[in-house]
Amino acid sequence: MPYRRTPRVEARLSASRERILSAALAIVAEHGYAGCSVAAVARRAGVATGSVYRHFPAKADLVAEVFRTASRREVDAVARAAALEGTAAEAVAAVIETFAGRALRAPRMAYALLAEPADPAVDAERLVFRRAYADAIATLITRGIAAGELPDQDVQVSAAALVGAIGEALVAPLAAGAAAGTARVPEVTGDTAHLITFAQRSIGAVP
Amino acid sequence: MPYRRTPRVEARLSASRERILSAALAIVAEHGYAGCSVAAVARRAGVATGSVYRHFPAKADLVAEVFRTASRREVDAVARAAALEGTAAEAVAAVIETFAGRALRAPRMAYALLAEPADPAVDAERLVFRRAYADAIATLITRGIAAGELPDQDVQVSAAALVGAIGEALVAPLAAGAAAGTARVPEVTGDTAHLITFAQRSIGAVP
DNA sequence: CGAAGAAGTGAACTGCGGTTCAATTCTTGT
DNA sequence: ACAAGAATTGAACCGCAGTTCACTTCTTCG
Repeated sequence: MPYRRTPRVEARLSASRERILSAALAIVAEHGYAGCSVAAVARRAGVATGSVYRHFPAKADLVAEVFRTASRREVDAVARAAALEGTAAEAVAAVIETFAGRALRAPRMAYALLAEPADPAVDAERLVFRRAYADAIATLITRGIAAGELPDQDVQVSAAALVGAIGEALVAPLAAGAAAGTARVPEVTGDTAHLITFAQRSIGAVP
Repeated sequence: MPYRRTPRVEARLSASRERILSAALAIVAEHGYAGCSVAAVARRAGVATGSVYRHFPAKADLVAEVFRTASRREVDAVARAAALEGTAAEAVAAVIETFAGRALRAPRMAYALLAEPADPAVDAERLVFRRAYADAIATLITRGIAAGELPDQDVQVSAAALVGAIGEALVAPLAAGAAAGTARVPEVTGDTAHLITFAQRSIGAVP
């Protein structure tokens, strides 16, 4: 039996997988799912089209994993920002600033994560993603209620509604730009402050 | 010159166009854009595939018009509900109840209008659609501020955020169901009351 | 009625991108 | 070095849905 998968090969395989994954991630960040064909990913990763299928059974699996990687990063950033702050009002502000700041810095990616039409597998992941955001906000609200800073309320509903509010107010304009192709970022920074006020009021926080 | 478009023919043509349009609308309401192929629309309208192209230059134009028809209906219903009520708090409640009621009664359509992946032309219309909702809510908020019921605020931001909040809180579950294929409607009615409270707080209304 | 020409038809075409696979190149252990 | 067998390649394949077009059917009016 003259061939056994040696650690050396194993390493190269997983390195290759990683290169494909980050190539896909880069393409999505730059051009969204629209530009993320298997051929393009392979080219960028420096492998043949067929090789992609050595690592992922189908394109859906590849893009789903790309989405998961990118979204985990975002949710972690927001959750971390929320955890650091003291009062609920401060935490909400931190969440919005973090979210908005990251989205503005990478509008194409923000659009891809939040709204861009894609594979059903991605849609499924998107639900998880939004749920994760909602959970982070729910934690924050629960803490605020326990601390007596916020009135009693349906935490799940408030959290989901806030996720929607933030997404719509900050990202809809970005989405419009991304869909139109131009990468220009409209003036949203001024709106951030207003959105924070809105969000604090919405959960009954007095800043 | 032995052929002139007589009123009779003209009428049949526009009737045919109308049939195609409402066939497409019905399909979208039942199965979303996913089931809305040109062939399916033609079959349902009782015409040949090619005939669709006598009335619409491309499928994108057809679905865009379908979207416009359906969305105008929704926005009108919400705007009407908002206009009838007295205080801003009551108006917001009416908006949410109307929106939620209609969405629950036609979840597949709600998903198609708000989130289902579709042609770029539809995405463009969706922006108009959301803007129209935001305008209706903006009117309501402006009225409330003028009446001294609401604190001063950035009306555009509040309106956009509220649109997002309502959409996310009420329709995300429906979308999940629609995406999964089942037409079952989760228990959202209880959430409606909580969402109304959230919304009233968010614009600074005291119910 | 009959010619002119539009409306209507549906099978065939097309373009696109995911997927496959026979051939080739590498890696391993004797 | 060599055989066994895996990894890699990339051109060909395939399925799908939008679109086209040669042909048929219908309508109009002298």
